[in-house]
Amino acid sequence: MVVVTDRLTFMRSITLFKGLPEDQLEFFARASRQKTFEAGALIVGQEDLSRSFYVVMEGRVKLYRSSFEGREQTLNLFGPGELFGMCSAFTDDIFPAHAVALERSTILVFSGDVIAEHARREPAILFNLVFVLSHRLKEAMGMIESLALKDIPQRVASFLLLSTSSAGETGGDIYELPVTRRELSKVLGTTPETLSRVLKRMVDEGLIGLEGRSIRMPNRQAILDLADGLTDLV
Amino acid sequence: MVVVTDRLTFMRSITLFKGLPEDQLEFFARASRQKTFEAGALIVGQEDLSRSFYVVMEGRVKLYRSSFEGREQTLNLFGPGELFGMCSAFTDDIFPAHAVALERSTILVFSGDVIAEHARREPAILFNLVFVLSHRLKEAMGMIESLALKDIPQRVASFLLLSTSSAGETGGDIYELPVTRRELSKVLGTTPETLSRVLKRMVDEGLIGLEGRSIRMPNRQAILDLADGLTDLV
DNA sequence: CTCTGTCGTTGATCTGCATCAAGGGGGATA
DNA sequence: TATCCCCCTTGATGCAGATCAACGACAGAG
Repeated sequence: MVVVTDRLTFMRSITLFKGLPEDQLEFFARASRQKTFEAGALIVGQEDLSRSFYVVMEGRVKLYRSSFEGREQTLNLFGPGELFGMCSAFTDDIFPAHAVALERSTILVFSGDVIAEHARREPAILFNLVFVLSHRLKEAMGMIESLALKDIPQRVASFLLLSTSSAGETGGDIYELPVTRRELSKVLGTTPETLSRVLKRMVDEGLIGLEGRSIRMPNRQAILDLADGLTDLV
Repeated sequence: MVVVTDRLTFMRSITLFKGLPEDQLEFFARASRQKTFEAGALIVGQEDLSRSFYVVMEGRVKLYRSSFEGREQTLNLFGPGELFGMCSAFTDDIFPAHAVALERSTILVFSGDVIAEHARREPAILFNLVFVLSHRLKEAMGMIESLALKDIPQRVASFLLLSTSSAGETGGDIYELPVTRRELSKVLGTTPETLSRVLKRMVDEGLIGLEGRSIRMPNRQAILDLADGLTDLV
């Protein structure tokens, strides 16, 4: 019972349930299951049949695709409050990627069927779903543009700008990488070696300062120029 | 009035309005505007403010992003019955790409606000919207995988398989390219030169037969092997 | 019928990045 | 404290594919 209360508090705070009346929240909270995954554990596999979507309560989750030679491309990194798996929750398609926990993570699982059934009478949640899906689609388009039209330095610069704009990182110009560089290289569609070289050049050019996982960005404009292709890295 | 009737007939045939009662269809038909665009005309520009989504009645539409050096990446090709622009119709985000008519095209425009208002009472259309958005998101993921993990021959092979599986092209193993090779190269994330060379090699290997825009695929299995990386093109 | 613009093809060249290889550092485990 | 393992980095090499350039084939316009 305490668990459900916590769950409610959490659910009130996330986008998906924004604007929903309390009784609906309670219904959804009771209809959800809570699961914990160890670091590295598979949450859903590509081509799994999954009629549910997933909300990260604690921890960090990676969505990725892999070629059978072993190369991987990360599609998304999700932290607390973010949800994934919508795009097979309400269709009869298979899950479109692998989802693994990057660290010990607690996940809320919602059955698509239950949500859909309920939404027939109370459509409010559907608007939020459309909203989230729209956002994901736009992100995906940005990723496609990155991979097709940008070189690695541009991708790194864009990534830094995007990561620091969304979060309220206005305080210092310090950004803390959420994952290892190895993982980051998979997000950017490159290798650890190349990422390391590019970061080094950016340091040499004075674009960024590096110290472990924290990146200092004293000159945001220069990074913007690099991202837009106005500048080249020597 | 005749126009609206035609529109109704058309709307009944597409996914977005599947399962909707007749009165809602009529409402939506009357709420839509119909526009015609010449070949090459811009329908919506990237970063435009667009609170609508668009359905292709006739013709062919391309959604793309471009780097400021002039390189282009096509995100989607849409033909009759397909819709685009959902992902900024119900949010206050800008349009995420450029949309141009590849040939003279007739487009139905639906105001997101009007649809949303109506959907509050009759949520049926929201399910279809979620469905379409889910599908687009999955397509986008496939594209990301293609760009990040596959070489050009693999992309060409995958494209051929995908194009011929969805359409009921079971009859002959002939596939008619919907666009010029120039356009196709932008879909695949490459250049006309490279595409030309790859197609030539595929012909030399006996994988496909070429004759103008029609592609004969006598050995589907071989193309599948190439797409999965089991085979290499010499 | 000629002119012009676009399309497709082929050849030559160049380069960004992956790959292979090797070494150093830090955190966990024993 | 020693061992292991993973992370990060740096150097050397190779290659897929972009770019540049040139040409023939059409189609539409005048």
